[in-house]
Amino acid sequence: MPVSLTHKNKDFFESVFSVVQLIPAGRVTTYGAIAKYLGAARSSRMVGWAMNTSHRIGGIPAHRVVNRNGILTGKWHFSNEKEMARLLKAEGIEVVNDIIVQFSVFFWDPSKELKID
DNA sequence: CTAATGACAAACT
DNA sequence: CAGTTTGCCATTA
Repeated sequence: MPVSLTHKNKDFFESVFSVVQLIPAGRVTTYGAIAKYLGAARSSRMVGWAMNTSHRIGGIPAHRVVNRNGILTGKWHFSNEKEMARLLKAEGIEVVNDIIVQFSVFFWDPSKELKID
């Protein structure tokens, strides 16, 4: 097993992974947005925590998840610092000084796009 | 069980 | 307006 997520109750992480995987290419979202979508608006930190574990598992486009400022806060958790920005640029997202340009334009809110319906 | 930490966010100074 | 502090919740020590 990749990580000792928790003896039980890993749904939170799975949900986060699912949402992150649902992020369309060329779009980004925030930890708070994901947390809010999961109903844990105050657990934005846990989303980041989930990302930390997700990068070990792989298959999670964690580079599409940034903080509310559109800053690549988690760039240091990737292979190298430039990796995250590079991936975003590869998807057509402008990244300058580790910050996403026109973040509001690329922002993809799961609670708004996926909606709970 | 208590304390400290963390890829955040909102509030306060 | 920028920097600092508190809140939140789960994980680790």
